[in-house]
Formats: sequence, C-alpha cells, structure tokens
Amino acid sequence: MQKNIKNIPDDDKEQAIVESIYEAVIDQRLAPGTKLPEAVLCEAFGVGRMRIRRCLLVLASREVIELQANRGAFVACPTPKQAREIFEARLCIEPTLAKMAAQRAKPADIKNLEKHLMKESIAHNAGDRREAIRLSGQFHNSLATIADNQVLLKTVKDLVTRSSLIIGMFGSSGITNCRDDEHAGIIQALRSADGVLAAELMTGHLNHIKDHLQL
Amino acid sequence: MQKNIKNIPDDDKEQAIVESIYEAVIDQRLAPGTKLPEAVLCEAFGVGRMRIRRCLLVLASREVIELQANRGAFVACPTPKQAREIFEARLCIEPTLAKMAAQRAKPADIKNLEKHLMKESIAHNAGDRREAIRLSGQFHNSLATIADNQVLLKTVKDLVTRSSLIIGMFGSSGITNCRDDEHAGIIQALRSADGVLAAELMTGHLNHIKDHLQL
DNA sequence: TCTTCAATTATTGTTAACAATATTAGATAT
DNA sequence: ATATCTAATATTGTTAACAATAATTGAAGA
Repeated sequence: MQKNIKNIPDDDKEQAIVESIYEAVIDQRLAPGTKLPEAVLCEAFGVGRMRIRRCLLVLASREVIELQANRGAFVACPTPKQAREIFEARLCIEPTLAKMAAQRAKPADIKNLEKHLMKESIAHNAGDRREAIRLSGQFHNSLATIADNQVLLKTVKDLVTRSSLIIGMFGSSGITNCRDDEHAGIIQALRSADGVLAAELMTGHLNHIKDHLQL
Repeated sequence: MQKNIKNIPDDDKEQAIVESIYEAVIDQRLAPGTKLPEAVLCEAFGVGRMRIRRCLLVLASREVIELQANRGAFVACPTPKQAREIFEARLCIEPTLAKMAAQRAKPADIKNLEKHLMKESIAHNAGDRREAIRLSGQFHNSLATIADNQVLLKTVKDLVTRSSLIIGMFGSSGITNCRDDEHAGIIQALRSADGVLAAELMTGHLNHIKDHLQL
C-alpha cells in the first residue's frame, strides 16, 4: 500500500503562512505598500528563509504582494485600473456564482449564512470597521463554498483579498463599504432558491461597493 | 532618478520558462502525469536549479503541475470532478467575457480574429489535431484580450491550459473538440456588436466541448 | 519464475556561506 | 542648513555542498 502523499514537504505549514498573510491583508493589518522583509517573516513564523521565499513567490503569483528586484516583497498597491478590472471580474463571476449557490444551498448552508450575518451585524453596529470588512469578504467566499466549485472559490478568494487592498487605498473612510442588509437580501434569495434574484442582488451589491470607491 | 524597476531579477527569463511549459501543456506535448525532473529542465532551459524550482512552484500554484513531496513535479492529472468544475468556471466566466468583448471589439480586433480563424480552419482541414487545439485555446484567450481585462485574461488562460489537460485525459480521440464554425459564429456576433448573442453562442460552444468529454 | 529484501543510485529538500544590490549614516563642501 | 558623495550596513539573490527521501538494481529464497 501507498503512503499518504502530501503535496510538498511541510506544505501544510507553508500554506498556513500564506493563509496567515492573506488574512492579515484582508483584515487590513497589512496596508498596501507595507514592506515584508524576509528576516521579519522568518522570525514571525519561525521558519527558514527558503520557506518564506516560497510563500512570497506564491503570494506574488496571486498578486497579493509584489516582488521588486533586490528590494524584496511589498504588499500590493492596486492601481485604479487594476481596481476597475478586479471589480469587473467580480461582476463577471459572482452573480452567476450566487445563482449557482441558490440552486445548491442546503438548509444547513442557509443556517450558517444567517449566523454569519448576525456576526456581521454585530461588528457593523459596534463600528468595528476592520472586522466588518473581514466578515463581508468571508460572506462572498461562503457563497463560493456553497456553490461547491473549488476553482471558482480560489478565484473569488483572490479577488476578495485584493478588494480589501482596494478598499484600503480607495475607500472613503467614513462610509461603510459592504452593507449587510444587501447580504441579507441575497440570503433571502437563496432561501427561496431564486437564482435569478440572487444574481441580480449580487450585481447590485458589487456595484454599490464599487461606487463607494474613489478611483 | 530611479532605475527601471523590474519585478524580480531575470523575471523575464523565468516568466518565459513558465510560459514555455504552459505552451507545451496546451500543445499536448506534455501529457498529464509526465514527470518533470529538475535536472532535465535545468538542462533544457540552461538555468540553475533554483530558477527551475521557482518556475515549478508558480506552475503548481496555478495547478498546471502537481508537486509531490520528495518525488518532484508532474504535469497535472485533472480528475473528472476537477474537469467539471473547470468547465463550470468557464461557463461562468466566458459568456460574460464574450459579451464584454462584443462591446469593446475594434475593427482591428475583428480582423485579427478572422485571420486567426483561417489558421484554425487550415489546421483543422489538415487534420493537425494538436495545432487545432492550440489555436482553439488561443481564440478564447484572444477574447479575454479584446475584453481588455488582465485579471480575467489570466484566469481564462489558466482554465484554457487546464482544459487542454482535460481533453488529453477525457477527450474522445476521434472527434474534434473545438468546432471552428462555432468560433466563426462568435466572431460574427462580435462584428455586429451583439453581446447577448456572443454570450449565448459561447455558452453553447463550451457545452459542446464539455459534452464531447467522457467523464 | 516470481517475490522480497538490501544495497546502490538518483533525485529532491535543506542549509549555510557567499555575492550583489540597495539602504543608511556620516562626512564634506557649498 | 542643505545637498552630495562616500563608506558602512543591511537585505536580497545565488551558488554549492550536504542531508533526506525515493527509485532502481540485483541477489537470494520460495
């Protein structure tokens, strides 16, 4: 019999590091342009330089960070053009994804989304902008999970992460970016298995987020 | 004044290597499951091991190859489940993309597509299956280019590349996979700037390709 | 002849030292 | 005081040797 095949040695640890940096970007603890020196990351995660470099390369390949020659890694600074393209991509993908989710959502999925929505509402009312953004992104990922398509999930995750950077750069600081009542509407559409409505609401929702940006 | 900033040292060369492997996968010169030993690639591209490893990591992060612990790199073998997800993703993205392309196509773009179509037709009539597949993929990339969205272009490129692997694994060998007359129809829709039609035709086209697979 | 085990070989993974480049600090001159 | 140049420092990029693991070969036994 064959031994369990892991993808690459200690891949789990590396994936955890990548995820950790993703999270920090989403939470806006790592602002656009922040330098990520190898030594600091080695210290922080308790691994060697090679590991960190591998993680940085993966992050760069997903355009969450940028690698500059002989200067190192920096958290990406999306340009207005990139911002437009990213939201255009989201508008291309997520409405259809919402439709798929509406067709496939099981009662348990709806339950989880409702719980999620409550958390969003709490963070929102508490004025915890950071947490609100984080949960808002997570909501979009959840739809991809319910739609049960790993390929689209990965794509959306990247887009959501980069959207956090965009909001960090071009978001009007006063206004809340993701209105949770719009999320509520989408959940209601899923509940009634109305895919077309879910898609429409998602389109409107993404347009609202985009419209609140100062590109 | 500041020196020209390149992304990373000799990034161009590395990107060329990655592209080269992409091409080989698309052309089906690298069959699914083929082992890619570091030494061979170092020799082939005339670079050190470190470079090759970086390229392999990028390719793995895009799921064009798979890295196995202590065993090295292998051209990816998409599972039927992955194949379904990839085509679902394409069906999610490319119709809308075709619509965008229809709205943005300039006369020169149409001209190029027509030239491209002729090449496809020639390869098709000559029974050059490999070239036909390659050109067929390129057609889909061209639409993303015309739509002028780098984010979606990159996503589609990945999906098209992996589709080549899927066709290599699950394609019925006798039947041609991408009917160029369907491409012709899409071009006609672009010519008349009929986005809705372009989207519909693209949906049908992708479904046809998918239906010719033996999952 | 086929299977199993051990030893050899080949390949990948890791580490540490070194080279190249950028950044910083300090001194000098205007 | 500011700007500029130079030297020192720090950071990144590269290489080569080494360690760990897998693949292969061949021999021994059933």
